[in-house]
Amino acid sequence: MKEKLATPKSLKGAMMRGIRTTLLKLGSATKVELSETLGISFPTISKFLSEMESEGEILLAGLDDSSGGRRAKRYIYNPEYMLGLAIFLEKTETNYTIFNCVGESKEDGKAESVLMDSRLEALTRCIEGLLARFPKICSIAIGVPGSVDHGRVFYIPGYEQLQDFDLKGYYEDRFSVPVIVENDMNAAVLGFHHNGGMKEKQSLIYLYSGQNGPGAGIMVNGDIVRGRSFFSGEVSFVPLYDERNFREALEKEGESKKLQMAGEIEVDAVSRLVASFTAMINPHTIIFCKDEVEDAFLEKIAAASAAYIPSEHLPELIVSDWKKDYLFGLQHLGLNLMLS
Amino acid sequence: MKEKLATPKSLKGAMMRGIRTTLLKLGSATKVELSETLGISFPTISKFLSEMESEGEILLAGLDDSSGGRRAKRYIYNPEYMLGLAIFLEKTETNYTIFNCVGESKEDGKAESVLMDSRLEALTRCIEGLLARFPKICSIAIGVPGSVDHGRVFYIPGYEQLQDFDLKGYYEDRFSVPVIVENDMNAAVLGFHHNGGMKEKQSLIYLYSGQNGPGAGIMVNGDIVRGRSFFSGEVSFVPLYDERNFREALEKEGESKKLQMAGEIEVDAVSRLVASFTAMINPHTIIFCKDEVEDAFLEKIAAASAAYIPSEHLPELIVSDWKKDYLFGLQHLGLNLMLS
DNA sequence: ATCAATTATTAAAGAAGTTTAATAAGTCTT
DNA sequence: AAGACTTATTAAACTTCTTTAATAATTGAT
Repeated sequence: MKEKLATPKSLKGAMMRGIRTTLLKLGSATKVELSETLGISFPTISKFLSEMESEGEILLAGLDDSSGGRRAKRYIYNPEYMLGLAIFLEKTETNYTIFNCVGESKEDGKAESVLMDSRLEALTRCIEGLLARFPKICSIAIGVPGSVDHGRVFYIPGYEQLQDFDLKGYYEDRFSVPVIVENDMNAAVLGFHHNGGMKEKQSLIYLYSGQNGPGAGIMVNGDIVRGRSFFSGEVSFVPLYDERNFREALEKEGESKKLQMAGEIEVDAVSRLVASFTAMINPHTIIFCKDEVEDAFLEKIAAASAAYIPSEHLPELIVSDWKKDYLFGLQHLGLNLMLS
Repeated sequence: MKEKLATPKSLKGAMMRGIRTTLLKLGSATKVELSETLGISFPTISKFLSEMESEGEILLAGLDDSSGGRRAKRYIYNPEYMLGLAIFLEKTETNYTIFNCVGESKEDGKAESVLMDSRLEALTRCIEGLLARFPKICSIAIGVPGSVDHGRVFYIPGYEQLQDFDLKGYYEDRFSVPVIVENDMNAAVLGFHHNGGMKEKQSLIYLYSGQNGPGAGIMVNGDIVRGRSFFSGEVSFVPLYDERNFREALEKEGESKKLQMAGEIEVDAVSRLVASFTAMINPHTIIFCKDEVEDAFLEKIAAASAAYIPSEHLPELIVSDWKKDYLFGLQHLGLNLMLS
């Protein structure tokens, strides 16, 4: 029954967070700039800033050119003050990145797939080792190919050792570092959203054709859509034709499930899916994986879907680098955790 | 570039709002109860409460039974302190309700459809008259059968006098009362959501078959979905069959466009739509209009859609009173406006 | 009936951010 | 090079909410 109401106790944390994020967003700032963008009075900014400077969290970058009077001090956030760890677990391998607050990578690495391990020891030891070598790690973001509910891995076919396991709680207790766990496609759509210059509160669909058939990561109004039973984005099941759903339309007998996005059949199926999304949630953008489709394919889709929907309502179609977006999404989640 | 950060200046307003809403939600409360549910200290609650009591906004209901010590004073919100006006413009008529803070109707009324008027004078005079008779009206919520963007009527086929008109701005300037304008289906889905006991952040679809073909009001994670070009919910266009989209599947040659939801053709079309929604956004509930479908129809839909999607992921199917939900949604929007 | 125990309310002290005024540091002009 | 002007920073007074202590009202037991 607790209402979420801004109480002065929580103000300090909010202010620190505000200072951190605006300083990182702007790259550098003077006290006046911070005060104005945050709507907090100059003396308060001053107090927090000097405290954070003495902690080493903030650095003095130098003096501004004068605009007629005393030169203002310009501060930057110390990007090395905190580090984040992003790990993504895939079928065949496990990748990780150590990154600083401006998203620069400090170390990338690859390990045996921990999903093959029947227990979690491989992953645990991997994290343990990294934390020992980089004691400044202040957040861990883990991406998994399965459904996640508040840090608990909910449904992850093929990797039963993680099924119904509270990954977040387990590692937070173990390492005393905040942890966030997210589904791979959700992380990717988040990453794409926050990469492209912060056009707020968009609706996006990230389409992919994975090993287990096609799927989608869905964001509506800037929020990840998980659905009632974590089934959202399972577009395989959309009934597009009299006798076939999306997955059946793409599958050809005898061929591998890995799709080749090229032929007319695929074009029509995907354009119907695009039309369906448009008529239902009218997203801003639909994103395809760079390694799965060609630009020419997108043009065909755009033309074909216009047969179903007036073209002014159709989304922008874009190809993007899935792995980059995924990584960026995990970094973003980790950064959010760190800066709070 | 202004960040939204909790600053002490905005605290007073937030507290008043908190007191109002919890007092209305709980029906009545003591100072301690308010302090605990809001997380605000007792003396602060006390100060605001005595101020609001002297204004007449809050009433003393009496004393609690003693729990062993001094008896606590119990306060209630004065539901008559502020009134709200909800108007919904329909093709053939215009309905309005004056309601108080607990949602009780003070006066219901009906007028000629102002949409038939080539200008807005009929509506303006109607509001003017009501404001004169009920000076306590503190908010106006207007429902329109068209797309709305921040109070501006964006797309309203058939009523060109409202096309691209800033209804909210116009009446706020004219009457100095906060105004909110919302699309009819969006208001209905909002109303349904807030009626059923506040299970937070759900995803809902409100399906209807209006005069201009079927459509839907869509809520995802508790937010209304408007989409890139305000096209969301135009489910007519969903391509469900080889040769027909949803609307075409429902239309029979020579018959009126008003649907009869009964036959097998309709059952299959709607269950395909349900399946599509489930595979895309996996909503908690899909709501049908009570006067458009029978309970038996819902059972058929549930059975038929299970052919497309594993049934554990399917949404709950419900019939509801559209007009009630619509009205309740408008009231909710108006109340939100008043209590801030 | 009176006193101890319990609980609501009020009052005073403390903490934190804002506003306003004062001071320090630098620029530009003559 | 000195003084007037502009701007950043610091200091002090003020507002507001919280915490802690004190007081008032009520109940139950002796």
